[in-house]
Amino acid sequence: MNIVQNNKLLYYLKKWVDISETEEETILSAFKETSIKKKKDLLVPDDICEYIYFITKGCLRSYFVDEKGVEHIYQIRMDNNWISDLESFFSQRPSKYYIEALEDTQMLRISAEELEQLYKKVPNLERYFRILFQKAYVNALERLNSTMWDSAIDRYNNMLKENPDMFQRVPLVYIASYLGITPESLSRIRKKK
Amino acid sequence: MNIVQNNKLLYYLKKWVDISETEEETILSAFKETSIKKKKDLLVPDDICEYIYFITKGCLRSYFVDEKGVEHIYQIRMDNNWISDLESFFSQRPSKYYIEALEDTQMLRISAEELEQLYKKVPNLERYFRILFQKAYVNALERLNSTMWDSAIDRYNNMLKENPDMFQRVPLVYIASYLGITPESLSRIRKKK
DNA sequence: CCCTCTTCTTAACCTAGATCAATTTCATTT
DNA sequence: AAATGAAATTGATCTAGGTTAAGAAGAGGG
Repeated sequence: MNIVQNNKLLYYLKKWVDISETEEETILSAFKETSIKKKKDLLVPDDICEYIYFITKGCLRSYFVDEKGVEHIYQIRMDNNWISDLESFFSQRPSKYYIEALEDTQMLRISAEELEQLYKKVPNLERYFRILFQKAYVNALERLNSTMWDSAIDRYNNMLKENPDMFQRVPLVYIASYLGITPESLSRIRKKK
Repeated sequence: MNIVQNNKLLYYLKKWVDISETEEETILSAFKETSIKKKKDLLVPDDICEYIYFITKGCLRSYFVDEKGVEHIYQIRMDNNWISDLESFFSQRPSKYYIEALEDTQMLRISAEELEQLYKKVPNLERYFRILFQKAYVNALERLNSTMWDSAIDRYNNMLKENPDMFQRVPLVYIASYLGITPESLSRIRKKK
């Protein structure tokens, strides 16, 4: 297994919980390296999302397609973040979403069952995920509030401040959708500055 | 401690994780019963949210006030749900939010520090919260997608289906804010049906 | 290095829901 | 039962952002 990829996962785990040397081994051996080429799908609707992925390098988007065939992006994730369809992953029921690579991407993956095993061997990993989901939940509520009550301009400026790197790596069409607006509106917002 | 209140908390815990009889004792003795009168604040901005609360009976709303002095409700919680400002609770930093009782409300509360102690004594409780936050996160993303891409009418109908009881107990002004619209708009939506 | 496809921009027009202002209904206190 | 204040409705008007349509600018594959 690639040493650089390992280090990243453990580095982020150890930011939040204590992990012993033997546990490090156990964790690393439970994850499996995978990669996906740009424009390929990691998940498509009606499939069960079998894995949760830690992105070591690359970029992916999660989206769904409405009745009119329009894509709606609700997540864009880059290096050192987790991605999955948690609803499908934990319920083991068919997903509603796509997950697609926006760049050639390398990941570490683990299945739901393997993760359950790993929780037993490394209880602090469950603590890690408790903290991770807790923070993810707080962030999602923040984003909800911002979507409901801030103008598109404010949300754009905020994103520019919080995620400047995204603008370097992700086409504006996708960023627009993520912000909940049309590419035309985003273009007008950017022009005004 | 009131036996009815106890049972509810344990009932919901045991839906998701195994709890032994001795652990039940430990959990119950860690929580403290409190109550709050209608229209009183459980939390105000700049205070640290000291507790996480399990509502055994009653109803509360969480909201913030913007620069123009307008209230924006992002959470309405009733019987058998948790409420807190998780951001403040876990960081122990000042909150941005209000939590106010919409009815006379009874709760079981625990402080951040007590909860940490309890995690050590009852590891499965951390598992419970891992599952709770995971589900809360998935729900928040669903709500985000709905807010971004569904019409106000669709969101109203959906809420009517998912939370009919809320309409019995919560004034429409608050429901409007929770849906991300004005009371005037909600009134017009309801008229059309 | 050209060709095709994707991304981005611009302009004219449209609409869902906001804002403002007034009135009615309901609930709580005295 | 009256008085007061909060909640809900209604109508007129306004606006942020959507829709439609077209063209310009990039960029990756043959």
